[in-house]
Amino acid sequence: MSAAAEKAYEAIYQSIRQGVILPGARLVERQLCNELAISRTPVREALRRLTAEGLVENRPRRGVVVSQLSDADLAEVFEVGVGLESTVAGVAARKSGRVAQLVLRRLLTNMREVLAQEPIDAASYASLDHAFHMAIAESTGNSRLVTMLRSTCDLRVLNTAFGHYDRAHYERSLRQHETIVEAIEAGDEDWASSSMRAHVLSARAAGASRE
Amino acid sequence: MSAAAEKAYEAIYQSIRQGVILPGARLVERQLCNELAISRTPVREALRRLTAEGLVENRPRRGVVVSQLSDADLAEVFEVGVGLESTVAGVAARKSGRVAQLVLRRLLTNMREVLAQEPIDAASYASLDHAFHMAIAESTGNSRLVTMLRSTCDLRVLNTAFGHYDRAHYERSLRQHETIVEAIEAGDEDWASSSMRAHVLSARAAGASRE
DNA sequence: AAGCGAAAGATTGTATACCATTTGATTGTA
DNA sequence: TACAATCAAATGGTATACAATCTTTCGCTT
Repeated sequence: MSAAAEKAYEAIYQSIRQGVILPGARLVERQLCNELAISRTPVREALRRLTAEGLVENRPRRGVVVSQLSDADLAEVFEVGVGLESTVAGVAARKSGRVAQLVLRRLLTNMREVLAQEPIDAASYASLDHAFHMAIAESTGNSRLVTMLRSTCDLRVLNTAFGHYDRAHYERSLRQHETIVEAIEAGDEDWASSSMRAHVLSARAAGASRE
Repeated sequence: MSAAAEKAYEAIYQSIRQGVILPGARLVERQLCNELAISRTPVREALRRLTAEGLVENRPRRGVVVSQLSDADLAEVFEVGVGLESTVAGVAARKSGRVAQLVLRRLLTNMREVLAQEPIDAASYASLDHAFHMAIAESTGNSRLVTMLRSTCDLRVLNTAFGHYDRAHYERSLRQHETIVEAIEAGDEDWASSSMRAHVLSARAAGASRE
C-alpha cells in the first residue's frame, strides 16, 4: 500500500482510534476524498483494509460505517482473547529477548505513573495497556500472532472494558501485568501463559459485572 | 464486496487453493482482467483482500506474488494453531449444536472412506481435514474465531504437512479427529481442547520429522 | 567481449468519468 | 391526513485514462 492509500488509511484509522469519528458514523467516500485531497481509489483501498481489520463494516451498496462493539462482539473478542493472549504470553516466555523485556519494564513504570494520579486517566492507561499487550506479541517474533492480536487487543475494546474500572481494578490489572513480565523474564512458559489467561479472564469478569 | 470484485476474488482464491497458480507465481493485474473480462478496479480489490488474508504478498510497485510458505512460516502457523485450535475446540464443546455435530460425524465418515482407498488421496483428505477444522470453528458461532482459523488452517499448510504422511500418520489423524468429536459431543471443554492441542502438536511433529 | 547507461516498454498507483442502486423527498390520490 | 408511487439527488461499483516507477533491452564505451 503506498503513498495516498497509506495516508488515507492512517488518517481514518487515527480518527477512529482517537474518537474523532464515533462508532456508528457513516464514512462517505467522496467526503473523505475532499478532506484528504486525494481521489476515491486510494480511499476505497483504505476502507477495504479497515474492513478486513474489523474497524469498519461494509454494507454493500450502502457504504461503510464505523463498527460498533455490541455485547455479543465483546464476548467474542474475549473468547478469542483468552486463548490467543495466553498463547502469545507462553511463546514470549520462550522467545522474547532482553530488549523486549526492557520495553515491558518501561511500560510497567509508565502504568504506575498513570495510577499515581487522581483521578486516573483511563485513556492513558488503556493506551499503555494496548502497547503492553502488543509489545509482548511483537517479542514473540511471530508476525501472525501480532496481526491476530491487533484485532482483539483493540483500543476500543479496552476503553469499553476500562469504562467501568475503579481504582482497585486498575491496581489489580497492574499487579497482573507485573506478574506476567516476571514470568516472561523467567522464561517460564506455563507461568506466563497461565497468568496472562487469568489476567484476561479477570478483565472479562470486571467488564461483565457492570450488567 | 460485490459482483465483479467477488467474482475476481473467488476465481483467484480457487486457482491458488487448487494449485492452478503455484506459490511464487506473479499475478499481473491486466492479465487477470482479460481472463475474467472485468476491469482493474475489482481485480485490485480482490488482490488486496487476498493480501490481507495472507494468500498473496504485495511488493509495492512490483505487483503481487502468491506467497510461499517457508519453514519459518510453517513454524509460525503451528505456533498460532496450537493455541487457536484448542481454544476453538473448547468453545465448540460448550456451544456447538446438534446439527453441527452431525456435520462433523459426516466428515469423519468421508475421511474413513478416503483412507479405505489405496493409495490414499492426499488432496481429498486435506480438503476434508480443512472442512473438519472449519466446521468446528463455525459451530462456535464466533465469527472472529472463524476468520482467524481460516488463515492458519490453510489448505496449503495442510498439503505441505500431509506431503510427508504415511498411512499410519493418516490413521492416527483420523483417530484423533474421532476423539475430538466425541469430546465436543460430550460437551467436555477440557477434553476437547486438550485432544485438539494434541492433534495439532502431533501434526507439527510429523511435519517436522521430514527435516 | 563485458559492463554501464539510457530509452522504451510494461506494470502498478492514482484520478476521473460513467453506470447502477439506494435513499429521500415531493406530489398526487384515497 | 396518511400512504404510495415516482422522480431526483446522493452514493457506491465499475471502467478507463493518465502518471509514476520499475524492468528490460539495446547501444555505446572501455
